[in-house]
Amino acid sequence: MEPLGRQFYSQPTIKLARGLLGKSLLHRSEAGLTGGLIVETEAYLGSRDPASHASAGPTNRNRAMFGPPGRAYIYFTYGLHWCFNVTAMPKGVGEAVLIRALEPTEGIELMQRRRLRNDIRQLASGPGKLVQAMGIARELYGHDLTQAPLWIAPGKVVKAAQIAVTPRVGIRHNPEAPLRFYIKDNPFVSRG
DNA sequence: TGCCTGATTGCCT
DNA sequence: GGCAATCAGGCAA
Repeated sequence: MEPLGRQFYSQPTIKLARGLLGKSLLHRSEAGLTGGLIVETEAYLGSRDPASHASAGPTNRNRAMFGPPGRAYIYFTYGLHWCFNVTAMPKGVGEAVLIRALEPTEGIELMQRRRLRNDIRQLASGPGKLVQAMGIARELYGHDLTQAPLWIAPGKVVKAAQIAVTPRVGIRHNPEAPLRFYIKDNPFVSRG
């Protein structure tokens, strides 16, 4: 499971959101290795996107998005959940791709223990769920995703015809923008 | 300082 | 389908 190189992250955010579908997200922790295929993503377009945390410019919370591409932007929301994003675009441009769902492939037993759920469909079919299942912690904020312990590797090829495009889930501003991407007929996509 | 809202989830009716 | 949990960021005062 060799990491994808930096070059992969040097593409426009929407292309990156599409390109991440089918890739493998892996995390090696003290408890063990977990991983899964990315099956659902959303693009957040910075200053031209009022739904993005980056729309008003850099803050202490969102600073990872304004750094180099291919890093982890992790944020806390609703008082109890964490969400994981892949940063996009060069330094100074605050864009990112939210990872919304995974098809579990590695460390399924460990994910089941972390999630307190046995149903494999309930392990990572949502942005908060996958962070909990993989044990992604705030210490990984800004982590370079081209290396361990948290990295992205080639998974399976996803053809353009297999990708569905819809508006993003659960946002108030710019709700019509077709910036959510997922693999058609994949049972591990979040309900939305 | 105080109030409101949120890129969510899971339990309850 | 309704709604609580629970807190950080943003903005008004």
